[in-house]
Amino acid sequence: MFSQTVEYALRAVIHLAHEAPAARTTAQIADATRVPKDYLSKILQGLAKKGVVATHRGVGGGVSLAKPPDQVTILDVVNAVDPIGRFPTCPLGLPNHGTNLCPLHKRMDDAMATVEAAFRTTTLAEVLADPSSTSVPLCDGSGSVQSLRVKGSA
Amino acid sequence: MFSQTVEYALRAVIHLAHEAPAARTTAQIADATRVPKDYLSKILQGLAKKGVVATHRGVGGGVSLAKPPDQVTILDVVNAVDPIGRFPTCPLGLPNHGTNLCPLHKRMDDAMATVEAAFRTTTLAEVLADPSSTSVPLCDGSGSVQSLRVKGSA
DNA sequence: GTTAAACAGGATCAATCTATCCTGTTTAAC
DNA sequence: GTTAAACAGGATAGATTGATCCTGTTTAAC
Repeated sequence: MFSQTVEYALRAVIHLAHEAPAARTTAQIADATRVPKDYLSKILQGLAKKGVVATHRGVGGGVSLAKPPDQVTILDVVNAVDPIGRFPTCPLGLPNHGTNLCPLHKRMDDAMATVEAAFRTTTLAEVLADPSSTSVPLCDGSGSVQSLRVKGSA
Repeated sequence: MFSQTVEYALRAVIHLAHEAPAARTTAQIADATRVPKDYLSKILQGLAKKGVVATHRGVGGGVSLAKPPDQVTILDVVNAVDPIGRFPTCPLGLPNHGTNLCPLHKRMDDAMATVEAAFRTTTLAEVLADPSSTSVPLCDGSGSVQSLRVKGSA
């Protein structure tokens, strides 16, 4: 349901939020979050352009959150890399429609709106402060982990 | 957020629900729902294998809903073509985890669960009976429509 | 049983997404 | 100002998705 890019972006910013306000190099983030380094680099570039993260070039540089973790929402991150596509109008493109959606697309739009709302009201700080986990937000922080992919698992 | 295939599949079954229990040819469905005919054919094959629709070959054949519209949910259709991927486990694949999800993936999974629940409790019959629209569920039924695509609209 | 309607499915193709590689530019440290 | 760390970004490749084409098989009608 969410793209791999969204997954990677969220892991990265959560990690950065955990380290905030310090900067980390792309390599460090990639290692900590198990995201392919060069691909992560592109994602971070995108996040930087949207103002979610700040990048610092040169020796001692790296990437840091652009704002404090309690001022960045999950939605900020998701929309920066792969916007939740609401239906501004019926995708069938009817000429005789205004802003009305048919019953089907109304329900799909409602579902997306619900997700959007949940993500809008959740900041990175809240994720970090979640008491349900004893460890850091990316499930770990400890040792070596075998990479494992979950794709469209039924 | 939803794939093009899901969008097409939903349009098709809603159309079939509207015509139920009659069968319609793939060409008729494609025309009514503005879905590429040959691609729709593949989607309907998949829906048939999952038991959502029934196909009838030969002259006078076509595709019909396998069950009454009030016994088919949106989720049935979505999961048949492009399952909503819940997180059975943390995608980072930690060895020291049981079924626990980290705070980040817990929230993503919750969002998907919400959508799943909404789709599970909505039948095709309910979509058809929606009073908010004066016309048939696919926004129309009338005349020629210029094709229009909405992709990841911000 | 011949014909034509209609689905089944293999093959192919373009577009997008994911991932990798390589070179250039910036910049702190010396 | 030379060096090395680190991001910027173009180019490319593989995988998946979306779309099209063509042939085969089924089946009702005659």
